[in-house]
Amino acid sequence: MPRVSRQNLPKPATLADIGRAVGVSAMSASAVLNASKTSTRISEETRRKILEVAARMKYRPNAAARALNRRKMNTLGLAGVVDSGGLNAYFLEVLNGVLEAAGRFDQNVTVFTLHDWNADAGKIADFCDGRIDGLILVAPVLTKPSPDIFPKHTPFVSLHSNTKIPGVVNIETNEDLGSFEIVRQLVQQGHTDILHISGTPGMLGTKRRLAGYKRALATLGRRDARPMVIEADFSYEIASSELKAWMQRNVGKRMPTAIFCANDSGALGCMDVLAQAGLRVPRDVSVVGFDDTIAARTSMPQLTTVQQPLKLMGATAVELLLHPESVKVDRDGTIVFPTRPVSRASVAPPPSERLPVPHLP
Amino acid sequence: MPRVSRQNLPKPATLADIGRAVGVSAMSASAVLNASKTSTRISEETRRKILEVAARMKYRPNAAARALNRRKMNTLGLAGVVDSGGLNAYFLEVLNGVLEAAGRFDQNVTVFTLHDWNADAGKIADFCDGRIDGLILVAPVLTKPSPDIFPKHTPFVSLHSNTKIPGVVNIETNEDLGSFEIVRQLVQQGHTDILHISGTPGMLGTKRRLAGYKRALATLGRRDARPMVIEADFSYEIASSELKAWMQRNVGKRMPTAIFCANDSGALGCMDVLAQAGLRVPRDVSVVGFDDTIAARTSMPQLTTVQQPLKLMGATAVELLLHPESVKVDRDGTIVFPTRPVSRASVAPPPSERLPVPHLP
DNA sequence: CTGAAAGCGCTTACAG
DNA sequence: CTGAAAGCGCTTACAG
Repeated sequence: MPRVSRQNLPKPATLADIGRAVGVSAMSASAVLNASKTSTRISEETRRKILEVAARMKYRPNAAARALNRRKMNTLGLAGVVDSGGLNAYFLEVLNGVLEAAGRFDQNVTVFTLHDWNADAGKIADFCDGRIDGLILVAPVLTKPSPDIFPKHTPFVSLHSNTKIPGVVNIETNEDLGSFEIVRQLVQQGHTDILHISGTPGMLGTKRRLAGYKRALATLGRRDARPMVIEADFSYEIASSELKAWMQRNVGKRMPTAIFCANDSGALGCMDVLAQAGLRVPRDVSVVGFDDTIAARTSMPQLTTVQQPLKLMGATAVELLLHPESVKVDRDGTIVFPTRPVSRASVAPPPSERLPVPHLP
Repeated sequence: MPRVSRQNLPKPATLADIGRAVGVSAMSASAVLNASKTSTRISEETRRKILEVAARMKYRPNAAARALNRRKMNTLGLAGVVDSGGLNAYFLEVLNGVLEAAGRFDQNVTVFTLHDWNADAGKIADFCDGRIDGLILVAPVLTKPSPDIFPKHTPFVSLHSNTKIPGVVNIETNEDLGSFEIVRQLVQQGHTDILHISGTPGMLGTKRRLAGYKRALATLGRRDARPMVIEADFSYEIASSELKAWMQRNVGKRMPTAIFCANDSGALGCMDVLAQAGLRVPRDVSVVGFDDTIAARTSMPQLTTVQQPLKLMGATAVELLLHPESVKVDRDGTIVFPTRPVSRASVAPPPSERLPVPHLP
């Protein structure tokens, strides 16, 4: 384990150094510099001198020493998995919320990465060795979350956890309802053949988004409104390749009038395939995503999607770790945030004539 | 400054606890558990017992105590500015490179945010209180980088620094050349009227990208190829509003055949305006960005742009902090990475007939 | 008003 | 083969 080389780096000043320079004890320096109650009992004179010398020596209390003494690092951990591309836009949103809230409470944030929740579950306990005061798990997928994984001495919160982790509050969203509402909008605009490109099989989010879609069709759709689902995995690549394959298998049959994708990336992948097929969005086919990542706002056309308050969720996770009493948690140990349909330019009424599935180049 | 409440949290086991349980000293436990040289001199019997008890008690060496003793946190800092939206995609790319490399060396990464480099410069020193072993400054804009800001006891590296910081290696890219090359491609495809939407005034990147653009036109363009520059600020919003305003002022005049934007976000903003104006990209107007963020790959059409190896740059910053001797630094204290033009779908030869600037709705 | 002592949990010499 | 001591830099009682 290599280290930052500090051979030639000068040592920072300590309380003892300051005490020595002023001709006073380290504790007096500590009292003054911490503005602790004790410091009022220190003469104005020494007080001034200590402050002055500390400033001159650029004194800063050593974080490790302080942490050891106070048993508190003033640091929160944020753990997520990296795929091939690293942490994604979803994580970035959460991170931004976490940083904002942590900053308000003067807490640092350290980011931990795992490659696979189940395989690397053991690492979680490793992080809880005093370097953080609490850990936020971002979208953990723990098949069998044994309590052994979670040291008792560190508080945890999860965001969008895939399974209930005993003793850990989970912050999630009403994905089912968001999905229902966005599909309802499609139905109300006259869409009848709404294709769903689903997320990674087995994931809770996949199930919930699918459930909302099915419920909307069952409740609101016309008699013949049957769910049509293509299984994908939340990625741009698979969404586009699966849609492409589906279209190739169904050339000449009825083209869906709208596609509801389980997330934004997938929706963008679909838009790419539709463009290749010479279909215009939204005029020929409407496309809807889920998540409202930045990409949804910068795509052409801008994407109609379902927003999840990811920043707020990240900030709430921080509050839950720092001030558990100030956050209302549901009886079942979850906090559920609302989702919000966001209408942009990728949805229009269905074309008056049903189009056939075109050939792809 | 509120703290994580740990009233009811059990205390983790210490070396003393293990020693006590085994009936041996804390140092023996330390020796065994660190597999230090000394541990060979410990009997197989005690060794086994210590290991067993440590496992049972789920012992992990306390990070703060270790850091205090070793004067090393095994943590690197990454500091960047947040705009209204928080950290952006550029930062995320860098973060991913940093995390990857830090992971290889068993180092943690803590993320620090500033709102303004100059106003918050004092915070930099605050971060150097032992909680990190080195700090990476992401795109710092320090007008007058006083050495006081940078404590001597912490090593620094900067990425894309806007000004030379004395004693701090800066990792940058050949933006000028990247800009030159991408504009050369446009010229070689026959583009004559190439508009440049520039970045934030005063920024080094803005100047370099502008310089490459001008150089390409001067060197390769036809006689009448005059630079046309609209000042913007690297944001989607301003790029689009400025282009819109420019077009409104120039309705009926010659429309540029290509737009070279100082970054991807701006290019996406331009594509939005062009679509509103009924112009097709790339058939009517070609659009080029800079950075190759994720958005460049998910836009419609996908964006031709200039790639910077941001992840590699982040990873290099880590190596520079941990193994300065292993990284080659130029004489002037910089490391310059190459940029790479990436051809996608947003560029085509210019239309055969020059188009007029259309009315905008 | 100020200082000596003890302790946070670990490690590194140094004894035996 | 194993332990007692000292120290990393800070803070919190406790004395005076």
